[in-house]
This record gives sequence, C-alpha cells and structure tokens, in this order.
Amino acid sequence: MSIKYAILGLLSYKPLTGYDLKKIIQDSTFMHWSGNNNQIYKALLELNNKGFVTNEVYHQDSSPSKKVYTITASGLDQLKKWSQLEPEPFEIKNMFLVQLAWGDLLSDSELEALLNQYEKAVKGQFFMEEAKAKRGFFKTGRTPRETAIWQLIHENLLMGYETELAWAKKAKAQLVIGK
Amino acid sequence: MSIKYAILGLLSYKPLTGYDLKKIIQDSTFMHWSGNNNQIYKALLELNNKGFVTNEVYHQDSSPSKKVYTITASGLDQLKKWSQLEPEPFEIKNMFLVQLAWGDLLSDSELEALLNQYEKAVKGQFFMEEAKAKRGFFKTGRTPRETAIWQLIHENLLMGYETELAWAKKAKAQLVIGK
DNA sequence: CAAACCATGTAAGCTGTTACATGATTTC
DNA sequence: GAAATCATGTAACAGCTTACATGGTTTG
Repeated sequence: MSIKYAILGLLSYKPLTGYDLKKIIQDSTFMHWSGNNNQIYKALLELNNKGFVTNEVYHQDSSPSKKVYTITASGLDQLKKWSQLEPEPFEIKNMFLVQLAWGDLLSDSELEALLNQYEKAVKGQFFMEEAKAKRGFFKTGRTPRETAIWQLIHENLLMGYETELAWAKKAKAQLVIGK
Repeated sequence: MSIKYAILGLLSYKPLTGYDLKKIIQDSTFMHWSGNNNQIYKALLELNNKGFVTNEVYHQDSSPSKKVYTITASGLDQLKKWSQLEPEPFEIKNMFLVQLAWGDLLSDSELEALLNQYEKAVKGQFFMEEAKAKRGFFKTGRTPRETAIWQLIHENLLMGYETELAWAKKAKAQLVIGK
C-alpha cells in the first residue's frame, strides 16, 4: 500500500498543502511513512496527473507561496475502492528480537541491561503515543463513528506497547534468575 | 540494523550455505527480511571481505556445488559487540490501521466485513507462527538459556497476535452496533 | 511430464532516506 | 545572532523486490 492512499484519506478530511501533509504524517505513529519531501511532493504530482486531486496556488506576503490540494470526486471514488480491499497482514519489525536471539553470548548482567534498555525504550514510545493523541490530527472525526475509529487506532498502538512491556517483564523474570 | 548481523548470528550456531540462510530467514517471522538472493549473497560477500566469515566450496555429484560459510573469531567478536548495542525501538507497520482510519466512508456491514477479514488474517498468522515453531531452526538452542530465549521470542510474536485479535473483537463491538 | 528442490549469482527497477537549495519571518 | 518555521522542490544514495539465468534431481 502506498502513501498515496494515506494522502487521499487526509485530503478527504480537508484541503491541505504538501507541507501540512508532511507534518501530519511525520507526527502520526500508525501512518508509518517518514513523510519526507521526496515522497510527498512526488505522490501529489502523481495524484494530480491521475485526476484524483487538484491544487490552487496561494501567494503569501510573509511566507512562501503554497499549493493547497483538494480531493476530486474521482479521488474520493478511488479512496472508497481502496477502503474495501482485502487488508494486508500486519508486520512487526522488531529488531530487538533478532538482537536477543543471540543474547546467549552475553552474561546475565549484560542480558539484564539489554532488557532494561528495551523496556525503557518501549515506555518512551508509549508516553510519546499518549502525548501525540492529545494534540494530533486524529483527535476528533467528522462523525461519532469516525471519532470512535480514531480512538480505536490509538488504543491499538497503546495495547501493542503494553503487551511488549508485559513480555519484557516476563523475559527478565525467566532469563535473569540470579541477580 | 542489517541482515549481516542476522547472518553472523546464524553462522555462530553452525556453518551454513547461502541457500540454507535464505531458507531459515524466509521461514522465520521475527527475522523480518525477505531473504532474497540479492540480499544474502551480497551480504556474504561483504562479510567475507571484512574477514568475519570464510567459505569452503564443496563439489557435489547430484546437486550444484555449494559454498559453506563459517564464522571467524573476528566475526564472533563483531557479533558480540552488536549484541550489546542500544536496542532499536520496534516498529509496527500495520497498514490495516491506515485503511481503517478512513473506514467511515463504508457502511456498517462493509466495515464489519473489513474487520472480519482482518481477524481472519491475524488468526492465520497466529497458526502459521505456531506451525513454524514446531519445525523451525529456533527450536532448541545450545544451552537451556538459549532455548529459553528462543521460546520467549516465539511467545512475543504469539502475544502480539493475541493482542491484535482482542483488539479486533473490541473494535467490532464498538463500531458495528446494529447487526 | 510438470513442478519443486538444490545452489549460486546478476540486472533492472522501485521505494525510501539523507542531504542540498532557496529565502523571508519568527522565536529563543 | 542562531535556530526553528513556513514552503516547495531536486539529487544522490541505500535498500529491497522481482525477475532472469543455468541445469541436474527428485517428487507428485
């Protein structure tokens, strides 16, 4: 799945500039793209070529000119089609598991230190997510149902972090027997 | 983190060919790389250039010749250094959440169908993981501690799937009110 | 008799990342 | 006075994927 669909989705909410899209995508955890310039401006160009979006240039005195993108009827159509596609299986890219796989090379205390570091990192991710939800784009939807959906997405992430923390606790208990 | 470290880890267990490595990596869930030829044979070349592995060619009558790679002392050193690095934060790339984010475009029954499909996909991943653990490389380690580590990695994945299923159930209960 | 397995490798292409370029305005 | 914000875009590079190439052997 491409960033183009995420952009269409965001534009279905309201017209935005490339710069706006970049900030929203970079600030969200679940829209996993980095949201760098190259990705976004290229995607907008393609979406424009396909007629899924249009743009209007606004000249400003105190800032650079900006292009505000608006979704078209055919763009909305495309978005709805994509919404109904078979969901992709989710991927967890947890490099820590690969690192841990060869952790038998380490001493008990080194292994404990590693697990503690991991726990700390996940806690950090958890708190970051809570903070993001309070200020981010996905706080209030256009309908109660959309708000509920966005709340569920937020909870999905939090549950993931909590599960990870519970697992880390278990791992420490099992692996670091003698302290 | 690069596939090179994963390869070093596997070779620390026993000498293997590129083809062996490919199968192990493709068959494991947590070593997330696709394990395609280009990745593996290129990585082995680099590891060889840096002196972390050596190889010996075996000619066979009924199959093509093979290069068996063995880790060197300096390779083991490198592996241990990497084992102690600060763990990378884990990433969840769940495209379904992006898809769901614009699910308010769908009717109740379409949304329910989408969630059901997701549930089914995750269940499939869960059973696949259980099957893999029974036959895979990471079944029994060289020490009880290593076996415990590999068991914990397996449990980490299973817990992740279970959390996802619990969440999907909750999502259905909240979003699909009238059936 | 087709498909899959064994085994190594290369080529072309797509995606994504970091960094560069510009330049006024606002905040620390 | 340095750094961040606004705003668009390009260039170079790194990583990863799909497909190609070869060819004997085994399984269905």
